[in-house]
Amino acid sequence: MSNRNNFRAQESPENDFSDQSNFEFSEYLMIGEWLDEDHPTSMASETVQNSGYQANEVDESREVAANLEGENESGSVRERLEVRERVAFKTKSEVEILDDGFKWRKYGKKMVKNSPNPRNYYKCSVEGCPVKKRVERDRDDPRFVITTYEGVHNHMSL
DNA sequence: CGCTTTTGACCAGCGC
DNA sequence: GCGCTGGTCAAAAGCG
Repeated sequence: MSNRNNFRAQESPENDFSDQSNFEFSEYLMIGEWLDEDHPTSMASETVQNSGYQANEVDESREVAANLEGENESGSVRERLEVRERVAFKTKSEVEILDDGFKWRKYGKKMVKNSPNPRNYYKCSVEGCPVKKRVERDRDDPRFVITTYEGVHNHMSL
């Protein structure tokens, strides 16, 4: 973890990736905020491809819930006082491990029903950083990787 | 030796 | 009320 630029392939050339080591942002997408998680049946099958994803501004409306007391009415209710900003990047890459300048720790892998590909869950290794990352391959184009960032970093890069 | 990864199980939310 | 999907945690193993 020495010199990490903005985006670059971390792994060695598993395939012929060495050719396009510079990544082609020609197809990157930025989803500011999802209206809804779609329906369990609709899913994000046609989301990023041709959906109406408004590459608007990144939603900065973070809800700093000041009410982190403890119990609620019924008690045992987990309040999420974290920021909930989601930014999705669709990058054309062979490798899913894109080094963005932060250290991530994988904490889960799951197979989504809409994709034959698994979805990886990463979290920032830095303590206190609520940032989470979700990496998933495109269902239609396996050569595309959809990286979804959630939250903002509490610290400067590293 | 420390830390990341890995896999399965568990839990919560929502739909039906 | 049960089932499904998605998301997170946790214990153990692997690697630097």
